[in-house]
Amino acid sequence: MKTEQPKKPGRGRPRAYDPADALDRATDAFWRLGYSGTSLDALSAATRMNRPSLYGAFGDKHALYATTLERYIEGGRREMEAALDEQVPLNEALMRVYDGALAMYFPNRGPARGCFLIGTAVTEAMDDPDVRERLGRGLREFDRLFEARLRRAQTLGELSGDADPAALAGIASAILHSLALRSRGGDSHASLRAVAAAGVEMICATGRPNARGGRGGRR
Amino acid sequence: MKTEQPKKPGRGRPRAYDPADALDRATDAFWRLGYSGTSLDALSAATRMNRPSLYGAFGDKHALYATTLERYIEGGRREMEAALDEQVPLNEALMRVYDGALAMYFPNRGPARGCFLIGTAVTEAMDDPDVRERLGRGLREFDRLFEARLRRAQTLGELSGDADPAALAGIASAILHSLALRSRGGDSHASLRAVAAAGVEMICATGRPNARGGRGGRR
DNA sequence: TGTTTTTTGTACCGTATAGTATATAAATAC
DNA sequence: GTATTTATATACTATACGGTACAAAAAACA
Repeated sequence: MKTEQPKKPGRGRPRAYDPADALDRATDAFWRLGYSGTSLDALSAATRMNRPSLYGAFGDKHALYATTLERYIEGGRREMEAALDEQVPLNEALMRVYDGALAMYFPNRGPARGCFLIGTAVTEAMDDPDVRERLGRGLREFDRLFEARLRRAQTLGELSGDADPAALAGIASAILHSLALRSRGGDSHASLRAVAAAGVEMICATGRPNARGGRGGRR
Repeated sequence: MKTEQPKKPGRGRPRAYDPADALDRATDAFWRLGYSGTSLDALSAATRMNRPSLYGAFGDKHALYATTLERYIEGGRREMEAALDEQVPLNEALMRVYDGALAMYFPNRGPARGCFLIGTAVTEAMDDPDVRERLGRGLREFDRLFEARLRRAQTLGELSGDADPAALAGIASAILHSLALRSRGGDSHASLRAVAAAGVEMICATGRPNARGGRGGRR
């Protein structure tokens, strides 16, 4: 998968749209209305491309949606990797992930929209194996990134040796999932930040050397 | 809100459907296809009621959906209250909630379907303030039940005095949210039970007397 | 300048959609 | 039995849907 070139103008009539920009706008439309709820008219209006151009550029509605999902997951992966920089202390790194997510979930204008993947793919996954697959891969990818950072924290001594990075990553993801859902339910940015902070505190405290609750630390 | 009477047969032609049964079937249809994705034909087929009878009984599509949501939330509330019985030890009570949820999320037949509220209302909430409101109330209701049980655990001595029941309830809900999403993403029942168990262990360990990480318990 | 190539704009197609008008059926009340 | 009431069944309406045919437009090539 090579990086998108500016595409030197070829032979025919030049396209009147910027593909990346159009995909951003299509993503916004799906984000607002869901996959089933977004009509081609709505997509056409959002991208300012007429129907045939949409098809020529991105294929049918399903293919377009799949592309927006893939872009979103890839973008999230990049942001998350940056936030989880191991130079940053664990608790701060986790909080950076949640703050980054909340920044997306609460746009500057308009109502809270939560996570694009969770807010749209979860509904569609039941009737669309391809979407279910992408949803699952997306969620597991974020698990994986949390787990890698937590494992690293363990070798760095930020977490005790008997902490369970995979289990803690599951909790870290669960917090993220919860932010995605609750923002759609009308909870405030501030209240969700408090949820995240409590989660971070709990994760770091649980894995802290000598803390209870580590793998086999009970009895 | 009185309990649904069997409704003694009135004057005219007797109805050919059982309202509660029809609502169950309509819920199943929405669960599979989402609100936007479920057509009146699909609802008619699922409930075995023809269109005019659907309207007569439950109003238009939106009203019908609102009714299924309300029933689902109320049913969840009842199941959760039963599972959180204070006679049952905290960790076991929490696990009963998650096991009950997973039993719904993984039906005996057919693919995993997750939570009805989360799987359908989250998408629709963006474009429908009424659904957003119901989603928010539903999520907060479950928070409230967790918090009440955790507070009780504190007075019973299952949790230390400096644990923060509200924060722990937020985590407990987050675990539940995560199960709802991950089941739709294709994760297995067993793997999700492990996620739940790790969460329960963490919640109980964090709040356990003398554990680190309680409110102000750090330093 | 004329041909070729690619994209755009409009108009269109068949189907599906939410919702309803109207006639029929099945029960009770008189 | 007849009228009345309630529910069902069929057929219908107007609109919206995803997708496409086709011609005009805008560029490069010759």
